[in-house]
Amino acid sequence: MIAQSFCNLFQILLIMINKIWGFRMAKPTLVDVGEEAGVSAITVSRALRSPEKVSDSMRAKVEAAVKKLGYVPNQSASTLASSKTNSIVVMIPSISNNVFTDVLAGITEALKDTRLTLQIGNTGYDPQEEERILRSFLNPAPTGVILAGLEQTAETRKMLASVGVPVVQIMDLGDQPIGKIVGFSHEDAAVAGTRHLLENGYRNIGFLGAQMDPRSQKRLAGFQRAMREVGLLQEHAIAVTNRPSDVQQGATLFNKLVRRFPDCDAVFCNNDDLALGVLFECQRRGISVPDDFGICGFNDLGTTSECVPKVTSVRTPLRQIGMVAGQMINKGEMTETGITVDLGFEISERESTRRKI
Amino acid sequence: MIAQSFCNLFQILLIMINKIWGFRMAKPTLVDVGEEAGVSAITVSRALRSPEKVSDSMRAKVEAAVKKLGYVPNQSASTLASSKTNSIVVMIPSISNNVFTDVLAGITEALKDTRLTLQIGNTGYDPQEEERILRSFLNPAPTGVILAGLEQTAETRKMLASVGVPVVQIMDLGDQPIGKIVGFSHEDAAVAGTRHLLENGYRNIGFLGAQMDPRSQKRLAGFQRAMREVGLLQEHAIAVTNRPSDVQQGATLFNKLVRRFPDCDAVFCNNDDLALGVLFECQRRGISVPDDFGICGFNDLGTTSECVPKVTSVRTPLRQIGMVAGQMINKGEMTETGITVDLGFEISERESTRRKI
DNA sequence: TTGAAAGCGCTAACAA
DNA sequence: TTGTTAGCGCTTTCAA
Repeated sequence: MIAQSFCNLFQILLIMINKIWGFRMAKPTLVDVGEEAGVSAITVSRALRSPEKVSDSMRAKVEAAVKKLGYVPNQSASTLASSKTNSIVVMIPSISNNVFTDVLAGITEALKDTRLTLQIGNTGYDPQEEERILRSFLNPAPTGVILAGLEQTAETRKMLASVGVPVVQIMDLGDQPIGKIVGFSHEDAAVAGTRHLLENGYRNIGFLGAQMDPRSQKRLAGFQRAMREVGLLQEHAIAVTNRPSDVQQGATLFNKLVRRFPDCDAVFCNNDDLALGVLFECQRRGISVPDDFGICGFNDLGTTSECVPKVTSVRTPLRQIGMVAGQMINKGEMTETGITVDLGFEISERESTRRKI
Repeated sequence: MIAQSFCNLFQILLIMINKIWGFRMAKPTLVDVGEEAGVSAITVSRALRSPEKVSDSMRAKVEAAVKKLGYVPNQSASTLASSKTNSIVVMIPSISNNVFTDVLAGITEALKDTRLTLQIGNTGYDPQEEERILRSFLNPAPTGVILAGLEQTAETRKMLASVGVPVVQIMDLGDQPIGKIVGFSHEDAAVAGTRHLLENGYRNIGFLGAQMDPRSQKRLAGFQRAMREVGLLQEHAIAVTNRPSDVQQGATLFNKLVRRFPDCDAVFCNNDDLALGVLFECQRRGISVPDDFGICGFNDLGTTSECVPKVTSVRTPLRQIGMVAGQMINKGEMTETGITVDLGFEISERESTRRKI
């Protein structure tokens, strides 16, 4: 109680100080700026939003007044009046997954020098949660929406259609886009990674996967396709979990795999964390990489190019995906819906698959 | 042009479909819900915001109408009318730095089951940029503000004071808090890490640092203090860069260090990326860790506990920092300003410093 | 417990 | 080029 009333005193003091110094507690509005500059509020608004529609002298007066009063526009009022936001909504499955932070970095870069603001939603890999969050972000309608993956609920699609904002789905490819799609083929990428292992002489190849979201499933499918094509797909070649991916999981899954599939001589990993985990476990068990065992990662996020031996990985265009998606929203055309941009991938070939044959 | 008009046609089609299906394009408002339920708009508002102030029968009617129309509140209107937001602003230096995504995860967790929404600002380690972004986020006033670090500009402090929202500074400790502080002592943590190396028999210890923000500087100061205390601080023991931290930098800085300081037998690293980079470079150069060289990382972000040998690191309470800060804002008391919460740290002792003496 | 009136700060549409 | 008027959808205040 004492702390409380002491705090109140403090607040009152603050107010007094501000009064003495001539600050106003209430934030200045367009009207205040207008009075200061001797013009109407709407002129101030125009001077700020579309300077070209206002005479030079007017603009100078307004700018001076804005500066003097420390005017900052009230976003809510602007949004309410114009039914236009300057925010773009990005829904990602997890903010602690580097894959998505790379994408976010790309979006951020594309939106630099733009009035657009990012609003990030964390879906936790759950389409229902995506729907719930998105619903609350859709009123008022944002400038655009970027969605990771293609697995939106029917209700989400309906919402998005009725709101009518530009939508970009990223990370994957598919027919039936909501708006536009920017991504790459996870299945093809996995096929390429698996073939790379095959070309380097590995035959008993396993697949390791954590966080088995739909894109991971596609990678698994690609692995299976590539192996089946050459008649080498083994029954016990696959070890997956739905838990989040981390380095430790790599070791765990590796051990699970080789227990059931002792002849295994290489793994294609769902992502780089797992690949690193496998490398470390091989080191612990005295398994020589790449001669005894080959490793291929996915996403090529960084560490794979530094460890010993360096680990081959499928490089995916995460940052570009973000940049392209951001630019699409920024250009903001609703036109040409249905466009799909395939940004491809490439194999970053390194020591972990360079077997001496 | 053709694509354009084709698109217009498509839009019209969409509208027609929606009409036929009985959807309205315009989002329903409180008035619409009120009409549907046979009550006034304000009653609907109350039924949603403070259900206890409304009779049970009324609430049921309103809820049914809300559901039927798919009503979603307009945030901007709500905010404008009440001058209250349900957003909390978090300013972090970089969204691609795992340190901050861990903190964000903590905040997110604290805010689960809350109406509060996260608004994230990326400062790029620049207080001026922080000021600029924050200014635009401060009107209308958010429910609370969380700031990484203590290095706000004078202008930022003034803004924050005049807006009067709860402020929590995180990641560090200091006197002169804007509101509350949640963090740990970077200097003490570095002292502890350095002493740990000393206790394990290392004598010619170096310091590696990337992204030398103020907290990194404090870690450096801690290292210097611990070394000076025992009279072992060498002139060339420090290799730092202002570039972003990554595994590759670890190797680069390590090479720079040992060139100038050949007797060096251990490093205290500014963070885990660098520590990993050093480990890998040692492997490449045939330097045995921990016997020939000791390594201590910082933050204990994950991979250090899996690599071979496992790397000692100073574990910092990143997630908790986020959770505590989030809870503080959520409780939302402006009272008890000036509180500082020191969440401490601990040494995760592992193989990389376990020298056989 | 419910409702009527007023207005939050801004911008669209129109007028001068 | 500038100003006037009328809301945007909601909540506050006050009255019933």
